[in-house]
Formats: sequence, structure tokens, C-alpha cells
Amino acid sequence: MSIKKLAEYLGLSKSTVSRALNGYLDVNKDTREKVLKAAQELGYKANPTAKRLASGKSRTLGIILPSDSNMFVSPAFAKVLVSLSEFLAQQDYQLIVTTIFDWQDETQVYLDLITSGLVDGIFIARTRCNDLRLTLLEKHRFPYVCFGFEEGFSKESFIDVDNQQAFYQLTQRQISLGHTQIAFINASAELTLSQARKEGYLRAMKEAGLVIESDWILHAELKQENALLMTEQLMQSNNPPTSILCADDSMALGAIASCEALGYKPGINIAITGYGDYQHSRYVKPAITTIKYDTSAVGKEMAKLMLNKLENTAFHIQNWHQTEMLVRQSDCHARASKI
Amino acid sequence: MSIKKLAEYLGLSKSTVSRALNGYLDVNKDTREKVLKAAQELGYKANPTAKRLASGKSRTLGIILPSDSNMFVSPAFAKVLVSLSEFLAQQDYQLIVTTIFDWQDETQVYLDLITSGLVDGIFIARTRCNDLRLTLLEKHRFPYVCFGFEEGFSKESFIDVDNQQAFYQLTQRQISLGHTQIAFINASAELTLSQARKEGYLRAMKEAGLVIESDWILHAELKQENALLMTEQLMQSNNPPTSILCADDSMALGAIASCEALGYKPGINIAITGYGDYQHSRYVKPAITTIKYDTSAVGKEMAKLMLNKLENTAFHIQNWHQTEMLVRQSDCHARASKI
DNA sequence: CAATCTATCAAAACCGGTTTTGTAAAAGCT
DNA sequence: AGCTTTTACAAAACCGGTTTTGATAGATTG
Repeated sequence: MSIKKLAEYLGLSKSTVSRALNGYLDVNKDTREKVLKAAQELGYKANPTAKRLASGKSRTLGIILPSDSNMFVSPAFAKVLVSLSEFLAQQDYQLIVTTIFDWQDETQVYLDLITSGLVDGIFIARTRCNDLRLTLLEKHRFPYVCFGFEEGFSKESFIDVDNQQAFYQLTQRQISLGHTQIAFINASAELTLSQARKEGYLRAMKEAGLVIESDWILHAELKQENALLMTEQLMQSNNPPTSILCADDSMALGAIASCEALGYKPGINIAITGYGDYQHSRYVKPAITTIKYDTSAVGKEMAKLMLNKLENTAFHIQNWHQTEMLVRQSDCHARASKI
Repeated sequence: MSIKKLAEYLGLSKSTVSRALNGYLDVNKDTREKVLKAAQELGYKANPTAKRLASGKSRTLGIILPSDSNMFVSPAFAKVLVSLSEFLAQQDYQLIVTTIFDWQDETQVYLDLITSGLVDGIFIARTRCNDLRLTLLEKHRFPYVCFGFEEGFSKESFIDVDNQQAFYQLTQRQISLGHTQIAFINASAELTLSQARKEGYLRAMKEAGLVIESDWILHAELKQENALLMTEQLMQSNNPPTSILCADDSMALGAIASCEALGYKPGINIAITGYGDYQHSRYVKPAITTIKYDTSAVGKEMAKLMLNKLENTAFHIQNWHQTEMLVRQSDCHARASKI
């Protein structure tokens, strides 16, 4: 069922049918109704590919995942992605998910996607400091939306949660529990979220007048193993912390396992916290004290922000999203460590 | 940079340039080289949209996720998807990820996707018994590949792991540990994998001459909460099992939590097993005895199978994938329950 | 009443490719 | 030499839409 056949069936020209279907004004009311009715009856649907070619718009958005990363496997991110995809589907937009390999030049992959015409815009998952991807996208004036705020780039392009506040709160809680030796197994240093979290941590430490040991601030990819190894190092050092903040709940799990292996009792004589409220976090022992945020709201806002850029929609955007601390059993009073 | 401009630059016609780039034989060797060189220098890349329209092929594949499902959040499935996407990317294919809402008619959504011309083929994630989606796809002779074997449909369209064998093995192990009262919290009954697993369970039970209580075979969606509630029921019944097989590691975690809440000691006086080897499984206490399979191989084989259907490629396909039992600490001897 | 508008539709160009058909020159054959 | 093939390219049609331009009839206007 093409527009040509529909036009022939109606005894009209292609152009009139097209204009009728697309709400142009120079088409008689009766004619439009006839066209709409016939389209309905014959089950006509405009071929998206032809539409793309003619209009230059693909109604498709892209997101590129580093293939080696566990990003996709992170439950929080997966939820964001589902919610993003959901909202886009409602607006008749498609989402293409691509991967990038270690051996590929990231900039080139983004450039290819930009110039391919395959997508109208790109989502960026974890913003990095001085993110070359953003520089590239800005240079090409290509629409993008990031999950992660970066200073200096357009405010119109970011959705983020208040990472600083979250870790300020978490740190403050540890302090209020009597901890003075608080380590922080942070995410990779190049991520903006790592910087924000570190600031939150530092702010709380400074406000409390605590000494900040640079050895206590570590960076690693969000994997259990990394946290496990780092915790081992921390706890076996001359000056072991009494509380360890982890960058996510996976790491918290690794840290817990490590502490237990060393004879500590997490939640009793060593405090451990996570981030993200992963599905397992309330079921493990001890249940992980963590930070939760509305993942599906974040995904939806990212989609809305993108649509505002691409269309004349004016969705109200909530750029910053609140986090909530979920206090469970993996952290504890500092004095307990002297049991 | 369009083919027209490239042709003008070269002083050739569009058609010759197109044929040169696409390896047709009626083009002089020298000419072809000139064209290739110029394309390289001027950075010419054929517009995919135009190519799609002309060729009728989109080089795009689709996968539809139920929005309410936790499928996407399942680490095993996420890995399959990443690996799928990776292989497709290498072959210059795109992957569109769409969601479907509760209120939408699933058949209609699939039909729309089929007729839209947006995708050349569809991946199906969890095959169901008498799967209407497969019926539809077969009827339209639309290329598809499933993760999950269903009797009666073309063998050319399935990749699967040996679910039956996996649960046969798991059950057998429980029996060899002295268990006679083995419950099975299975996945939703409509999934083919649930049927296969049940068969494996039943086979092992029958071979051992054990009584099979129908109350011990339960079905639910793969969520911690479900396993938690069901375990509670099981353990508080007149005839509590001494071993509980769970459909995945999330459920195992729920079952463990439930047993602990009831005063049992999983891995000591109640045996619990999972499936999927999720990331958390080796770090929780007790570490979960589970089934592992090569998720990235599955994803890759699905992609290869699809390409075999769409192109004249002849990748060798491994339809069935081995599973491996990982014995850890969440299951135990039956006699221990009498401690 | 002739001139100008306006409403409504058709024709044609275009998006950027692929594919079919057409054609001139070179090569092969008897 | 004269005919048929082959080679190598160009022209044009096509994929299925959108958009620009064109045309006709009826209504409006001075």
C-alpha cells in the first residue's frame, strides 16, 4: 500500500493525498476526510524510510555503549534506558543501541553516527570531564542529551542527579555515626559523577574538620572485584578506615565480601555503603545502605529534553533529580568497631 | 557529499559511480580505482536512508521488550543483548530496541514493526509455548531468531541453552546430597524454558523414584519478591522441602532471605540453588550454587543465525549451548537439616 | 466586465541512492 | 571488410514519500 496506489484509488494526485494526510490547509475538508477514511480502510501507512529520505529526519535516536563496560549490566542504567525507550516509543521515535569496541576510535564512531543520517540525536550515558564526545557534538551542532552534568556545556543538554548532595549526605551520616576514618572507593576519575561525589565527600569531611587522607580516595570501574581488591588493601594498611563509601552497590558487595574474608563484620564493626539501590541490595546480608533515585524519571526526562531540541515541543524539564538515602544494615556506629 | 557530487567531480555518471562502488563487473578497473580513491579522499559515504529506500533493506534489526518486565534488568539477558549488538555492529547492522506497554496489543505491535519496513528481522527474547509472535512471524514469512526453542517451529530460527539438562543436573545433585523433598520455584509457566526445566526436574525425580508433590512446583516472574513469598509459603507448609531450586539467581536471593527470616540457615539446613550466575551470586552469603552459560556466545549465535537468513552468509551455527553447574555454598546435604 | 484573488488540486522536482535499459566504441570472428 | 560481441559507460526509471511550482475554476473586486 503506497501513497501512489492510495491516490489512484481515490482519483487524486500523490501530492494532494500527502498534503491531506499531513494537515496542510490547501486541501478541501471533504477531500481530506475521504483521504483519511480511505487510508484507514486500506491500512495505508507511510513508509518511514521514504519519509526519512524526503524529510531528512530519521525519527531515530542513538546511544553508544562501550562494549567492555558493565554499564549496560548496571541495573540502574538499564532502567534508565528502558524508560527512555518507552517514552520515545510513545512519541513514535526509535532508539538504536550500538556498541563500541576497545580498538575503535571513539570519536570516529560518533562522527560516523552523526554523519550517517541514521539518527537525529545522540544520548550520552556517563559524561566525562572534558568529554571529547561533547566537544565533537557541539562542533557539529548535533543534538544530544547527557546523563551527567558537565560545567561549561549548554544547560539545555543535561539531566543529572545530585551526586554531590548524595555523597555529602552519606558522608555526613558516617560522621554522625562517629566515623572519622572514612574511605571512598569512587568510580573512574574521568567521570563527572566521580568528581561531584568526591566534592560531596570532601565537603562533609571538611565541615566536620576531619583529616582527609588522600590514600582513602580510590578510583576504579564499577566492578565487585575492584572493590574487593581495594578494600583488602585499605583494611590491611597501617591506617584502616572504619567506614567505606562505595560508588555503587556492586562495589559495596565486593567490599562486604572482602571485609568478611578479613574477619570483619560489615554493619557491625565496619561500615559500608553503596549507591543505586540495585535489586539485590535489600536482600543481601547485611542489606546495603545506599542511595536511590528515580531511574525511570531520569530516562523520561532525557527523552523529553531531546524532543524539545528536535521538535517544537516544550515539555517542562526537570534537569536535576533528587536522591534519597536508604539506611539499611551495612553501615553502623564507629564505636562498634572497638568491640 | 552525495553520489551526484562525487560523480560530477569525477566526470562520470551517478550510475557508473554507484556500480563502481558496489563491485559490479561492467566497470573498468582504472575507473573503479579512481572512484574508490575519490570517495576516500572526499569522505563520501552512501546515505543509508537512500540506500534503504532503493534496496528495500534496512540493515536494521529489532527487539521488543515488554516494558514491565525485568528482562532487561536481568544481567544474563543484558549480556546476551550486548553481545548481539556487538556482532551486528561489526557487520554494519543496527539494532533497534523498542518497548511494549501493558495496554498495547502485542500482536499489533509486532505487526506494525513487520510492515513498517524499519527492520529486516526481529529477535525474540523469551519464547513462549504456542507463541503467537512466532505464529505471526511465520505467517508473514518475516525473518526472526528466538532465544528459546519451541517444538514445531523451524529449527533454523532458534538458539537455546539446554535448560532441561541444567535442571536435571541441579536436581540430581540435590538428590545425591540426600534430598528427597525438592521444591522448584520455576519461571512463568508460559515460557518454553520453564517447561524444559520442569522436564529436567521431573526426569531426575522420577529416575530417583521420588514422590513428586505438585505443590512443590511453583511458577512466577523472575523477581526476588515472588521467590520470597513463595519460599515463605513452602517452608511454612505441612511438608516443607529441604531443597529449593529457583529459576534464577534473583529468586535464589529472595529464597535465601526468606529462609533466613524464618530461622533457617541456607547452605546449612536448607539448600537453595539459582540459575544464570548473576554478578552478585558469588559475593552474597551463602554464595549461590547456580548454572552458568556463555551469554556472549548466545548473543553472537543469534546474530549469526539472523545474518544467515538475511544474507548469503553461511556462518556455522551452534544452536544449543552447554550449561555448567557452579557449585557454591547455598546448597548442602539433606542430613544437615536435621541438625 | 475585465482584472485580481482565492481555493483546490495536479504536475513536477527532489531526497540520494540502485537498477534497468540504452548506446557508442572497441574487439572478435569469418 | 562486414557482422556480431563485448566492454564501459550514460541515461532514465525507480524506491515512496515531501515540497515547490503550476494551473484552473469560481469568487471577489474596482
